[in-house]
Amino acid sequence: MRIALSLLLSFSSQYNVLTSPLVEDLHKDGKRLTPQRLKVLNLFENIGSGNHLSAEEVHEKLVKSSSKVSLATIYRTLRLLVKIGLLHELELSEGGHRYELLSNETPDHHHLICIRCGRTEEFESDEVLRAGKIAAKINGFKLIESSLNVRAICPKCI
Amino acid sequence: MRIALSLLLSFSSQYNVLTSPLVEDLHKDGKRLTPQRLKVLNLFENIGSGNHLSAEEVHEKLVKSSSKVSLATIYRTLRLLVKIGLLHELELSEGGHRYELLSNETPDHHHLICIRCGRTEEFESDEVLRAGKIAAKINGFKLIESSLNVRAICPKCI
DNA sequence: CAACAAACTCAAAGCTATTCTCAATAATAA
DNA sequence: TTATTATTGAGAATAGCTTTGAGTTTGTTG
Repeated sequence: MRIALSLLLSFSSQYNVLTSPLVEDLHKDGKRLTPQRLKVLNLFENIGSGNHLSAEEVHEKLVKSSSKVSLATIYRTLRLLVKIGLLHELELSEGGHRYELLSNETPDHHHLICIRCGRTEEFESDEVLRAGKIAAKINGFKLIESSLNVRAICPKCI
Repeated sequence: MRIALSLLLSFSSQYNVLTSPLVEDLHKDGKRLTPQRLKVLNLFENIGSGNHLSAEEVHEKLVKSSSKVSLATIYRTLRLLVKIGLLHELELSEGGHRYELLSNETPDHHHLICIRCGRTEEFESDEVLRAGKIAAKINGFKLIESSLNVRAICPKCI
C-alpha cells in the first residue's frame, strides 16, 4: 500500500501541475494528501478544464474507473478543492452544483446547458460581464459573480 | 358565498386584464375558476410585473392578507398559471423556483439577486441576449432561454 | 337547483442533494 | 517505527421544497 501510494505520488508529480501546490496547501493546514483527494483532482485534470461535473458524476466516473471513493468523501473533497482554489463551483439552475477545474488561463466564462442531457459548453463574453457589472452598480449591489446560463437543447437531444 | 364570488368576479373583470383570458382558458379544459386561483393571480397583478415570488412567499402574502390558501393549492395553481402562460417561472440558483407575471410588454430580462436575502432586481440587456443567441448557434444548440443571473449582495445586507 | 367532477384543505409522504456519525483506517511528524 | 489525529466509508439523517392522498367542499352545466 505504501508502495502504491508512492507510485501514485511520483506519477502525479510528473504529470499534474496541481499536485504540488495541493500538497503544500494541505500541509500548511495540517491536512493530508490522500489517494481519494488525488483521484478527484486527477479526474478533473484528465477531463480538462471546460468540463463540469456534479458530485454524483464525479462519483460515477471514479467508480467506473474502479477507483471507489465514497460519495461523502467526494462532497468533502469538492468543498476542500474549492476552498483551496483548485476547483470552481457553479450553481446551475436545474438543481445541484457543478465543479470545474479552475486554471489561471481560464477567464470568466458562461455556460450553454442542454436541459435534457446536462451537456455543458462554455463561452466567453465581455459584453455579458460588463452588463452584470453595470446592473450591480446601478442598484448599489456588491457584485459577486455574474454568469449567463443559456438553457438550450443540444444537437443530440433535439 | 355565491355573492362573494360574484363580487370578486365583477371586481376582477373591471380591474384585471388577465381574468377573462383566464376564465376562457380554464373552461376550455373543463377546469374551474376558483377564488383561490383568482387570489394568486390577483396577488401577482397587484405587486406588478418585475417582482418575483416563491411559492412560499405567495403563501405568506396571502395568509397575511387574511386570504388563506393552502400551500398545496398554491403549488398547483402556480403550475397551472405557468402552463396557461400567465406566469413565468424562473429558476434561480440558490434553490427554489420563483414566479412573475408574464405580460407582453415585459421583454426578456435578467436578474440581479442578493444571495443573502433573496431580493431580486431585474434589468434588460440586448447585448446579453445577443451573446446567448450567438453561443447557442455556434454550438448547434436550440436556444430556449438565456438569462444572466448576477449574484451579488444588496445594500441592506452588506 | 341538483348532480358530479374538479378543486380544496390538512397532513403525511417523497424527493434529492447534501451532511452527519463513528468505528476503522492511514498519512504524517518525530 | 510509532503515536497522533485527520480522513475515510457506509449508511442513516437532514433540510428544503414539492407532491400526493383522503375526505370534504364547491364551481359548473343542464
